[in-house]
Amino acid sequence: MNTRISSFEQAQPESRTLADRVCQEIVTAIIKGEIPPGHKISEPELARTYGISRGPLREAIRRLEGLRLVQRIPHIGARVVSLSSHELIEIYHVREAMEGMACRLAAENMTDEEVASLRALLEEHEQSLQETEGRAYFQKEGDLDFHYRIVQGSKNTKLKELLGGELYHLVRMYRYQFSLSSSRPIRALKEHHHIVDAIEHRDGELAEMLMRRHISAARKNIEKKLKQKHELRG
Amino acid sequence: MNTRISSFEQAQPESRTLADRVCQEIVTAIIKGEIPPGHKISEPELARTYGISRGPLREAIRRLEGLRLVQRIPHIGARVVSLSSHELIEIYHVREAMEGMACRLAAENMTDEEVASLRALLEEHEQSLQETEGRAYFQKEGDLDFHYRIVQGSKNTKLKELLGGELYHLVRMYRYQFSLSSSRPIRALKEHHHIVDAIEHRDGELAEMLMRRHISAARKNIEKKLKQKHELRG
DNA sequence: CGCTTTCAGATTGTCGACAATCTTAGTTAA
DNA sequence: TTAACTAAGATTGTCGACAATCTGAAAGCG
Repeated sequence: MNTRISSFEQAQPESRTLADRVCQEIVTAIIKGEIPPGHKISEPELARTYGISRGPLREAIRRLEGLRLVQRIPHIGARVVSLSSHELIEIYHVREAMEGMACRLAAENMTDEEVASLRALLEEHEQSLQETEGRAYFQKEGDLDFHYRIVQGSKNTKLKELLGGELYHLVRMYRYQFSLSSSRPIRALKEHHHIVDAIEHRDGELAEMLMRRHISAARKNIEKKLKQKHELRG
Repeated sequence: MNTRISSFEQAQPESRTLADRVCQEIVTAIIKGEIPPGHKISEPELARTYGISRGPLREAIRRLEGLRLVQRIPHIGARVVSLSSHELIEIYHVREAMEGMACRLAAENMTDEEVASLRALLEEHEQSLQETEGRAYFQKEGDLDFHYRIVQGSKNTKLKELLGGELYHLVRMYRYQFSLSSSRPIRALKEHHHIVDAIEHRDGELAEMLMRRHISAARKNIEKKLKQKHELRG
């Protein structure tokens, strides 16, 4: 089993405050679907569950609200967001614009070491893909890890905040919820390699175009799957 | 005096909770510079100032953190963010990509009524520009109001959240901080009109291009001014 | 004289209790 | 039978107090 730490669960040994730690735990629980979408978040219940008081818990919920993972209505309570397929497509449109830009910047600003490390990540993916026949690692967080690194490589603080902060959490959540993760891992991995090629050649324009196409293709793939699912029901 | 309500101070008659109300007040105070950038936010002090307990205040601060208006460090406290000119430029780069996209979507999705209302807004600006010789209204919130409406017109939920939620607050703050608001109001207004023209013709591609150019021009203008300011000192 | 250590003061983190509000089940009247 | 009203229960919002942690200045040592 590959025990590499995903870029998302930032390896902070232990968050310094209860609220932070519990917030992390709830984020994970929501993303993995342990707290299902639309579910009411009860403060007393969660407080008992995590063995803390309502004070820190409320702060954690406020943070979840900031991450757009829950919606809060005064005097009524908080609910886990439930992504409509429409919103999911919207997210991919936004990603297309923003990550396209991030990729262009990454081609200009990443250090040679970072590019090499990125290539190494892809080789890891490749191996994991062969070993598990494209089921386990890559489909879950690996793909997003790649995109995450590109965004970090852009060196644009705001871009990193916006994409890394809230959009990616939502994408991660959807992957568990709809459980239709990238069903084209080999194709996607090839596209990843081409993107790194462009970055290596410091060709920002090409890198941006390839990334936009890559995300666009992923979106179309999702739209197709959603349509299939819908037809299956109707 | 024009008493039209800016799109930003959403006309909620009265926020339902103390935390929400105080949060709004602090946002305004930060944006207007009454609490200067880098200033330490003392919980007991602010609690006394607004006449509330520390509980709601802490929740308000958490929300400010979500809006990226303050940075918090555990056990140390919260500080108002201070935008470096570098970060300001970064924001404009992000806006270029995101608002360009928003503008294209707006051309496709705005209703005829919304477009007409947008044009009316510009005529209001024009009048205000003539009356005050381009000092008061337009320079402050008017410009952002225009952009805000375009973003809303995109009908893309995530885009609205990202741009309206945190980026615009930062831009508003910077306008007060650097106090070098758009010094090219006549030019900018003309560009606004051209953008609305493209939207009226439902020409998304052109609308996107014009918006990108518009923001790019604004950025270059800022860069020039920052350089002047820097030379003046050094 | 400069550096580290220590200790008081202040600040942030956490908790339990009370007040305000919402939900819901039951009752009553048309 | 259906609809609206009422009241009990639960939940959220707010508060003040205590514990954990940090800050800054004074004291001690090299």
